[in-house]
Amino acid sequence: MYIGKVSERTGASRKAIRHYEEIGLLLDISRSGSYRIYNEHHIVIISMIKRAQALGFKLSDIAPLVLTKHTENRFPLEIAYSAIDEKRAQIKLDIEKANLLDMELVSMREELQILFLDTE
Amino acid sequence: MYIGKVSERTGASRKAIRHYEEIGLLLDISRSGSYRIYNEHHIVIISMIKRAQALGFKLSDIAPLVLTKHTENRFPLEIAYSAIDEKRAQIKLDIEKANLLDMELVSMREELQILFLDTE
DNA sequence: ATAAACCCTCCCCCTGGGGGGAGGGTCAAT
DNA sequence: ATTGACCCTCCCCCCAGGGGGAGGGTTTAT
Repeated sequence: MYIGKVSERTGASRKAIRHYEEIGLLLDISRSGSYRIYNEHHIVIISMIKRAQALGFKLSDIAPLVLTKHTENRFPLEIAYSAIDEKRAQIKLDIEKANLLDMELVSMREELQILFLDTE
Repeated sequence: MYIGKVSERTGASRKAIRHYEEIGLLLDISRSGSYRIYNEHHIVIISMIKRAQALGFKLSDIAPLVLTKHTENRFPLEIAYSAIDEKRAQIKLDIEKANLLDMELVSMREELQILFLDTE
């Protein structure tokens, strides 16, 4: 299957698909002349990538999963778990930071009000 | 005062200070030969920039404040307020999104567990 | 044989905020 | 006059994930 069909089926752009290959997320892509030939396995990987991206994972987070899957031919559940747990921990931190920031913004608003109370 | 002194007093790097000038955050910088000459007003602006950055504002958010201050010679309180309010609204949205994401991550973890329950 | 549809590589561009360094000019004081 | 400290411009680099387009080759069907 050519890249256009893959793009159509997965929703990933042709550019993106070549990019995944370039950074090692897609392996064993054969060629017919200069045209890349993809198989169903590639479709699965690309769909997985898109799903993980939608969940906030970066491509570099996804790489270990794909590589282990490829070299050991099994889905590395423990890696997936720890990636998910790490992500959740990060989200918690982000939320805390956001709350602190919000409080600082409130302070700043009050501070401004006091500063300019009689000048405007 | 030369740029090195400004950098020392404000904590902004020389690179950063020239960058602020380049994008229009610092105006009316005079020259002595090829050397930039700064005054106390510039120190105030740069300190303000650093503070706003620490609160999560982008340089492009800060620009309207600086420009209005320059053209009208008054601090645009209403612009500052709306910037702060916008930022707070954005933070609220971010927090909501983060919570949703967290729930999806939990679902995904469970989904994986079910998928691989008997294969590993 | 030719036209449509498809693909290829290569290069520059974007966001945000500068960092690193080359190569060279200048200022103040001794 | 020279030294050390300072400054200048210019260019490339980073992250992430591609987008846009130039310029050109290939395949497939008719």
